[in-house]
Amino acid sequence: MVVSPAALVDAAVIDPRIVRSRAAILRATANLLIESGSAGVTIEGIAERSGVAKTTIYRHWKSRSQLVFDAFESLLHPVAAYTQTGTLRQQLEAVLSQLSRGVTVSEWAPAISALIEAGDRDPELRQLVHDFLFVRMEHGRDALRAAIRGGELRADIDVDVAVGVLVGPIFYRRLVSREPLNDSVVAEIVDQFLRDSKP
Amino acid sequence: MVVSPAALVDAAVIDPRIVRSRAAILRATANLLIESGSAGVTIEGIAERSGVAKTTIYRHWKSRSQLVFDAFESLLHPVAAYTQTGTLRQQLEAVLSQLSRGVTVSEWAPAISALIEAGDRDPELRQLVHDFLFVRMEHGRDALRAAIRGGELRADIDVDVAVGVLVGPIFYRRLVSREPLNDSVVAEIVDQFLRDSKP
DNA sequence: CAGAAGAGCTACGATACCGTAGCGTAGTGG
DNA sequence: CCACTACGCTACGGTATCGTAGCTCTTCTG
Repeated sequence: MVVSPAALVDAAVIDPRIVRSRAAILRATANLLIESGSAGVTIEGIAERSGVAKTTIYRHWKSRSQLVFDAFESLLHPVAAYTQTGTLRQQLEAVLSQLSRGVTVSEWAPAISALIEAGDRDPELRQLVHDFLFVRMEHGRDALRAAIRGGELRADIDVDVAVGVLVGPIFYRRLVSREPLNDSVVAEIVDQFLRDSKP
Repeated sequence: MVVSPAALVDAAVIDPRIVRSRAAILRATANLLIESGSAGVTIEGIAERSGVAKTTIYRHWKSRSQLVFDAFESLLHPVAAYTQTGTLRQQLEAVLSQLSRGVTVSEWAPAISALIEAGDRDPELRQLVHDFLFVRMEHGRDALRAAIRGGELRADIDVDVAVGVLVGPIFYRRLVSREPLNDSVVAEIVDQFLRDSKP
């Protein structure tokens, strides 16, 4: 059942059938999430889509919400490695540009609104989303803090507000106004931010 | 059935029973939307909640999505009247402050994520949300344009990006980071924007 | 290669909704 | 006061999904 503690310690010992099933189930769930949102995910739909029997799904997950959670996680997990080099402007533009691509053309981009909506109701999912974003934002926050220390930015800037000013417009365009989201918009956002925030 | 063209012209002629039923249905639908999101709305749920028979609901709306649409609309419709006076800073702070209250403590605040998620899938709803927001943003846009003409802001500002920079952080905090959203944050956002954007 | 364990398959009973029909009741407006 | 109309109620047949049970078949593992 599920995964024994011993198996967690020695991963090589996991029955490959389990690995296959879990992977197929998660993949199918993620695809359904992307296509139909959180509400469109049904166990029977996953079974059909994945080719895995419904009973097998229940063998591995005891609740639908746990499965949805894990599927979200599998969708989000691959964290891109940032290389933090260049000027502050370059770093910010790189982060924001990557973010805009993430929310528009990435594999999980279609699931963003479902993710946010689900997070609004499910505290567990909320935490997941929060952690996911927090990790990514941390790079940007670091860059800002370093810039403040280095005198590139005014010292009285609230880093959290600054992050909001930088990434907020990205999410706003993706979720609310649905205006195009390209590198020139990103440049304008960074521009506006930097012009202001010098000491 | 529904509402005859004649009745639209002479509103006094509408059978009060119809008015009552429609109001009760819309109210119940809106409440369900707020509580359970778009997917949580079922005809039978509405019937139970409103005290209106299921058959009556079908008499007035031919599809569930139309009803959801109308319910959203009824929820959003009351447009607050802005009084555009004071300095640019005061106007911006007033608009953003009202927006932050709108997305956090208003009656429809709990439905925002559902609204956005539904809009991601249903083009009709997308248009509704877009129009709704566009109308409200128009005040802010006007204020910005006037300020540019009046020389209070740099002339090379992209008004749409500027709107994003101003309201983006609000939505970001509400939907993504879930950080607190109060007037001091609003002030900081406006501050940052204005300090930069002077000619 | 033999025992163990995972997976597939079918078939359930149980819910929850759907959308419609038929019929009696009650509120409305001339 | 009477004809009209909206409404409520009950009862459907139909679909989708749930979560479980029992059994067989396949695939690992040692």
